[in-house]
Amino acid sequence: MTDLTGRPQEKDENLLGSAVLIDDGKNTMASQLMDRLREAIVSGKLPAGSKINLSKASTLFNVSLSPLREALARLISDGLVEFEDNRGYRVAPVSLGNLEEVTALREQFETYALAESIRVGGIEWERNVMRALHKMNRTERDASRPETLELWEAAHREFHLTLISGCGKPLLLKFCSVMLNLNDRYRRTFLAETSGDRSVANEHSEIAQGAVAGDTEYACAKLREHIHRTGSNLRRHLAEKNIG
Amino acid sequence: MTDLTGRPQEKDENLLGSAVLIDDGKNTMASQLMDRLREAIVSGKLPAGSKINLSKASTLFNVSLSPLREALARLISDGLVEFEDNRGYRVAPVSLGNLEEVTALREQFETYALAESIRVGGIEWERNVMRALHKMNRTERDASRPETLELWEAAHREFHLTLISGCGKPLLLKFCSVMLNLNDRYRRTFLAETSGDRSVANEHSEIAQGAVAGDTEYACAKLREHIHRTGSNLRRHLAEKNIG
DNA sequence: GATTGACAAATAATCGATTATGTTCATGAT
DNA sequence: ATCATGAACATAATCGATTATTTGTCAATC
Repeated sequence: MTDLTGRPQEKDENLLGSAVLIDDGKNTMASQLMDRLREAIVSGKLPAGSKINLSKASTLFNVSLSPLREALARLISDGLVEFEDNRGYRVAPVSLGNLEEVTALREQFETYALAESIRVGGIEWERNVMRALHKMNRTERDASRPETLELWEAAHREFHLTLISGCGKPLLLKFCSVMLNLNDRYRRTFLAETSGDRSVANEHSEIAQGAVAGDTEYACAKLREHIHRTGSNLRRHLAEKNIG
Repeated sequence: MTDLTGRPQEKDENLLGSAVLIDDGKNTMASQLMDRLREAIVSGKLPAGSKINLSKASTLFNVSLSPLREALARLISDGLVEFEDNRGYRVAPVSLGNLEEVTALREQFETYALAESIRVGGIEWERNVMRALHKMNRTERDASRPETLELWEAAHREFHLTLISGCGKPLLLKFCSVMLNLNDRYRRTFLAETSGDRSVANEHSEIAQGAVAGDTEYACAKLREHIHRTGSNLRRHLAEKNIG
């Protein structure tokens, strides 16, 4: 993406990523912080339920308090952060009950969103689904190499979101994205060691096939099973670690 | 509620409300602002889609920028405010499409939450439902007196939230609350002049009766109809005012 | 007439310092 | 021992000022 505008180039004080920043509209401290914090929470680097000390966090991330507070405030929307007056912010806790709710709501919301996507999604959506499926299938998941896990997680999340992206309901998509984040945190925290035991790849294929074939019944049933199994799986691991 | 703690009394610089502040944990500028802004948006005093000028707002509310920004950031969770980097905050816009999504999701979410409430709600929940119903029925709705409209809106919102409050799913309740806020904004903006035309009171009674009687099928069907009718009603009014 | 570029004004974003609140812990009374 | 008290500390909340970005304006150019 060559710059033809003549506008001043990106500041080179940025140490991360590519030399030419893609302008995805995330150029403020608060927004970058929000992304970094989200990743830190979903990946489990920031422990569930832990208090977020503002001054420590501000020195850690090398920003002042204002954008930090703002980033945290916005993360409440994602269900990843909780707040209490005069007591500050904390990472949203995990619990068996919460996992069960997340699973139940995913079954409810995502199957609905998938049905709607099949109904009104169109050809462009179908292409995106197959592309996302293919990309995920090509992404190897090797428990001994954490970077592959992260890549797989990203592709997996992308697949599930693409699957329902045709529904034409932005609010619903946002809710599903929130649930998916919460769900992924459970997986990345409690299932990091395992390498896709069940034939997950096959399940995803079945769902995608059914979706692009327009078979609502089949695709939704498969998706529901998939989500349900994932939930049961995670619940077992939580129970083993005595998480109530 | 007499003060026996010996802690310093509330500062008397507070000009609003009762002399003895009820400690509901909303004692910071940001939290109070959040409540005031939410009310201003839901009631339509802040026009949908309008930009929120930070410095003007800060002088209007007589606070500094930091708590204002934080309050707005938190209001994103409620779906009432949108944000874009370097372009600030704006009141979430209204549209026919958004109204239709809100209606559809209310049908989907609230009926599910009601079914769950009936399943696991218990006696305490049933009592709360009947109490909320009774309170709303006693609240007169007179289009010529705006203060009665506001009271009715509060009681109505309370009824719908109480109806689903037994479901044991905090995230679902939050989503429903968000949808209800968005829905109420449509009503208060586009239906302020009317006085509960349909036999709304009767509809609410039927839903509540069915709920406490444990008749899931009946209660959910009635609730769905109720939400659907409200949506159609609003859609007509939006169309009349040429809101796309 | 439309487009571009430079400048000025408006507004958003961030910082550093200050104030208010909560927490901890030692002390003394019941 | 248990509870209450109140300093000393840690941390959250807020402010005022500064910096960065966008938006509006207008002249110059094609």
